[in-house]
Amino acid sequence: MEKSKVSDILDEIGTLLELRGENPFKCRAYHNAARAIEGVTGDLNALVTSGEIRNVKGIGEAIAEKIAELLSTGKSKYYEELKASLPEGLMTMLKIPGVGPKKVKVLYEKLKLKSVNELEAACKAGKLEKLEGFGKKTEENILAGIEALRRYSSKFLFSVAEKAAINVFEVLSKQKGILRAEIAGSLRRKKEVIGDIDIVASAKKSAVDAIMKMFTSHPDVARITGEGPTKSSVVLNTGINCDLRVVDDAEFPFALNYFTGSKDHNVRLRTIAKKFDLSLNEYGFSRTGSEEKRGKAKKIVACKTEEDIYRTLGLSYVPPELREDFGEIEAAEKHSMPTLISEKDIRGTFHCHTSYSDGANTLLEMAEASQSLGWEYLGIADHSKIAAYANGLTEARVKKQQKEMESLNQKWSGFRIFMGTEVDILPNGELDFSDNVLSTFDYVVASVHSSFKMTESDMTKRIVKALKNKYVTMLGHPTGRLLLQRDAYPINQTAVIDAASDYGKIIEINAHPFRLDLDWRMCKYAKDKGVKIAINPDAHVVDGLLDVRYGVGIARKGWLEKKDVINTLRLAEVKKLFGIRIT
DNA sequence: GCCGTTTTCGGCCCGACTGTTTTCAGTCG
Repeated sequence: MEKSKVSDILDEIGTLLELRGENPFKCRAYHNAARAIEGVTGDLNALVTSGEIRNVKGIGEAIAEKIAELLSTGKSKYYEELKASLPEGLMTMLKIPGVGPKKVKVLYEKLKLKSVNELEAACKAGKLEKLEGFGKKTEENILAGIEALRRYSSKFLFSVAEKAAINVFEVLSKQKGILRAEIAGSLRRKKEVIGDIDIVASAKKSAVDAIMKMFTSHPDVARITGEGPTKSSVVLNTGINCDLRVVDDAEFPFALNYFTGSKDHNVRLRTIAKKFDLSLNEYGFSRTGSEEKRGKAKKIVACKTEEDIYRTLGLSYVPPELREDFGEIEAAEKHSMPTLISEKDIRGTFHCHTSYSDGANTLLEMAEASQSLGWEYLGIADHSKIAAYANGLTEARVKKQQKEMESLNQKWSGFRIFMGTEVDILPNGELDFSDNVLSTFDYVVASVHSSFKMTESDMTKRIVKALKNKYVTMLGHPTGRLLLQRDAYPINQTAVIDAASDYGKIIEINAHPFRLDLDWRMCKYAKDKGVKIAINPDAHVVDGLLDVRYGVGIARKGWLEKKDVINTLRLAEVKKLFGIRIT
């Protein structure tokens, strides 16, 4: 059993105990243990066998036994019994924003509600307001929460969908008879959230049957929803729909282009094609125009690659990440496509957490992971003291962490840890550390993590006040555009970017889909104002560092070039930017 | 259920908001 699976089960035990109203500290012990396991490096099996697992903080005798049982038998009797004691639907009810274990427990015990559907009906019938501690407003909030849950339940985070897609794709692309294969759709466009996975392949006719068979019998497939000679559809174990289309190799670039989308981008391409008397679809170009013209050039225009398609239409090649009809067609017509940043351009990052606060990995592990990515630096910005939920650092712990950073920095040449902090912007715009403390950091990220429901004007004032502080280097997740997040707050982005420009501050763009802040229009505004932008991978774990890829996708949609994004700067340039003496 | 020790059991992260109450419980980050 995988480490993450063990961690998931421990976490679920904690939640099940909460639903049963057990000792809250016991519940928390399971949640803590789940986090501890997630953060363990190395082989879990070996740790359990050697008994070293007991040295992991948060793992005691009872939980260690359960982990050992999970690893050796794949099951846990305790977990199974706990799960069987409650209806499955209760866990889904917990996903509704504003609904926690205590409420679910009451709803189950008093109203016998066992599922989201039953809860919805009860709300509509006004049954909840009769319960103690519930009211009309609670019903309204729950109904709105259910709607939000339904809207997003069929969506998956990029990183989740990508992992699922790669598992299938790797096996598929090695299949005999495959000529070309690509992951298409919103995944190829690096959208923040993904609806389903589209794979396009070309193959020899004789091999198609075997390829389809291989696809539908892949171990990750939970259910087959369609199987034909050109298209098969499955639902993967993760719950994501996955389509495979197999076409003739001559059709491949057209199919890839068509199924990559976006729909709006494709509509624009087809409109342009018409000007050339061409018709474009997922199979190829064909001549339209007069009978005479068709007679002369009956043959369709052959294209070997997507680049050929764009060239035929008189356009520069448009990278998938820009295909949203956000102005990329116009740029391609003028052959003025910007030089966008790529993963290779990233030299480091500035907003990572470690196990000092709520990160899963130690400072050393994070630093080593960055070096293995070929980066020149890593900026650590753990939470400040008021963020107790995230184990924010007190002044004393800041000192300790900085000491560790200094000693690590002495070990390496050509790589540097930047000592930062993610300091909370308090409701009144003051910061959670004194200027004295702030002055000890290489740079300071200032973020809002509380009191989200201020008016736009008050929130903007709060943030602008924080930006004025001379020790603040950048504004952390300036949340204005909301996606799936709960900790969203209203700000006047234009005013905040103006302030950033006035005070020479950096603005973050989040690679984290729950905190997607600046859309491409705001990026453009920031760029025009000369405000530098940092990609924030919001990395709490080593794996999370890799999410920078996906930050690159977002940066691309923001039309950001290398020079606009500070994560692409060389070490010496960053030192200069932060005002650190170059030694 | 875990931790840390004062080795046998008490304490376990905090602040704000919301909706319910009329002083507080539940939820969230």
